[in-house]
Amino acid sequence: MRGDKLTIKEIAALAGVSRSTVSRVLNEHPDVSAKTRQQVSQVIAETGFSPNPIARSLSSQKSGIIGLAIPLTIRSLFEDPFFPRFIQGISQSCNAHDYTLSLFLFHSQEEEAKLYPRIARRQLLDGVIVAASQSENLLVPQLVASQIPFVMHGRHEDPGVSFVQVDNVNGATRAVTHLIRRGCRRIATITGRMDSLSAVDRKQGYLIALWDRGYPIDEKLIIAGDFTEMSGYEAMQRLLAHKPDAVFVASDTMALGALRALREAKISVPKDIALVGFDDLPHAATADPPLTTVRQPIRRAGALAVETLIDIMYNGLEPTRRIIMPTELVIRVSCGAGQIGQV
Amino acid sequence: MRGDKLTIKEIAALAGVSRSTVSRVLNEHPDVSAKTRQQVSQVIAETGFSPNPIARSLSSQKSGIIGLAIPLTIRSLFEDPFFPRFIQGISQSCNAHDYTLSLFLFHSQEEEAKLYPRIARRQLLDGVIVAASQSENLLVPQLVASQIPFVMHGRHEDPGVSFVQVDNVNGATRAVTHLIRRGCRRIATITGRMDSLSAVDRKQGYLIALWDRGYPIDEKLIIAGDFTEMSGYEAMQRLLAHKPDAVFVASDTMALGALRALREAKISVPKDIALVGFDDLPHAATADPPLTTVRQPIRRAGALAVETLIDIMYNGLEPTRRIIMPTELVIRVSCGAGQIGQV
DNA sequence: ATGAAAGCGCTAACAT
DNA sequence: ATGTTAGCGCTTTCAT
Repeated sequence: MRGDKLTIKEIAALAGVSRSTVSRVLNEHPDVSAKTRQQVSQVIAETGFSPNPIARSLSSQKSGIIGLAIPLTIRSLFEDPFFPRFIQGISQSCNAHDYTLSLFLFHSQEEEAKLYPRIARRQLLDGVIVAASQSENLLVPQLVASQIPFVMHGRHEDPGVSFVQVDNVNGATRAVTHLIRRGCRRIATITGRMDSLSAVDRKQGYLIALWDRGYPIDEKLIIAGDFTEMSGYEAMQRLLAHKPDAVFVASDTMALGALRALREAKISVPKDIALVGFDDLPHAATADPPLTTVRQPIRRAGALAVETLIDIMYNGLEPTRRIIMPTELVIRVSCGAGQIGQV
Repeated sequence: MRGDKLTIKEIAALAGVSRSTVSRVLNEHPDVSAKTRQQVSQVIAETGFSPNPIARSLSSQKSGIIGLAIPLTIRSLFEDPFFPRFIQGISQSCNAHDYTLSLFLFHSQEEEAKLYPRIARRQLLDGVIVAASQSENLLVPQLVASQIPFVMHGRHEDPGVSFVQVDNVNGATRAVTHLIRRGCRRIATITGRMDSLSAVDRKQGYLIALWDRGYPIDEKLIIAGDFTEMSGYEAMQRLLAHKPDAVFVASDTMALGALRALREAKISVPKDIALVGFDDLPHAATADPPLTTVRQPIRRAGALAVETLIDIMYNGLEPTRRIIMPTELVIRVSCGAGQIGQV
């Protein structure tokens, strides 16, 4: 019953067939008679045998392992509930498709320099998912050069790079448009770091909403944070001097910081200032007041990244897959709510 | 320059030596003359060759891969900033020791049933780190049976199981003792789920502190949460009826929920009720009021789990390693502060 | 439909 | 100190 040290050879002997036949049964190859298949399957079941994945990989030139690479600059995200959910989506999809997930985090440039080549070399990994960070990523060129299947989470300029992305621009535009419809006139924004494409896109969405309505852009009402709670807090404090009547904050975590600053300054939300966040993390609903926010399908994006990667692994790098997922505006109290309805 | 499709054979030919010699250089085997070593190294550097990890694994019977298994019931933890940090610690240590990390999350019992045997079979993984969840874990017996090196994060009853753990009992005792010293008399606690050993231990620590001072135990002042913010909120609401003057909450996330309930009830912290959390997550410092809490070395625990595992892989399963890490009481405002000093 | 045999790329005795 | 050789456990032609 202990299938540990068994090999395909023993199974073959026990079932009275050749090793090739056992292999065929294992791989659900059609050219096996029903009778033989049944015999072999029985032995496999009885012994609890399972083929050695390493040997299988060497022979088939496929490891069954997908890598998830999270470059250095994303680190701050790792303090955010965003990341666990993303990984959950990826993991779940890997399990469903019988892939093993390997996680590569980088804590220094030395680690990046050392590990990037290993990841890019198509030896251990069948494919890679890369969490987008700075545009001038060092990993992507190596991935491209090695021809290994990979997808980015977050958009990428390079026309040959496939990605799965949430529609940050549109999500932001809808959030700000909602504020405009509710009558806000001086709408500020707290952005993420501009080396993050989603931060850039959310800011872009903010600008588009204002342009569309012919609102003036006031640079003083645009302040950069870095996606941490503290940066949201500080940005809000600075914003106060310019008397905004609404703020679109590029992440819920920063919005929580902004809320804290407003609470300290005894400014009422949404009466004095309306607030909208981005992400719809669990904390958004329980914030005081509950946070209106742009929900993005985080887990789903992770799962879709895996599915897209598998598609590429099976069907080739071309054409470039560029998947953009919709967001949803979740209206709660902090925007001065009252259901105008989903925008 | 493209080292991708190169094998040890080509390198041997280019360097004018045998494959074994190349292998020896690769593995830093001493029996190679300085001259030969230099020649071979040169070729390796010039070609950018790196050995195929799969082939190496098959031959050496070592994969260089460590698995991190996170059973089903821990899922709620994944909503917590706890987990990312733990994984960071693990990843960093894996990188430092040249191990690849594979992540196994389970989203259903079917997945567990399917994947546990694969994890336990010592084929793909050289060792496993298991995040403790329920005591009656299904994975551990399989791990024990297969003789694969593994460590738990969190204590385990089985005398043969190695683990790395934070001293939850002592951390809780110190927190509650601090409240007692500050003059609190009706000290309540919001616990985690009792199928979590750390929740059990933190409750135990609470009880010990009261016993030590001869304080009575009032069952009404002990309410179970489940480590979510919402459960802290609800537990606090129920606690209000019994007029506690202090609450020891078994996690910062739940403490944030408790704070929310108190804010809604217009009860002042720490004036009317003192509060102490556990974890020292980033949100604790920025809570309103800043949360006194028991800091646990999460990243360090992850790193230590890896180091302990590697120790076991090299030196054998015996003796059982049982590592207990100290906590630190971080005094802020919510406990009615004023530095009495670190307790 | 099944078996025989040749690898996959490396490591590790064993021999010299 | 270096080379020769036999695997590691599986997949996959190529025969039959």
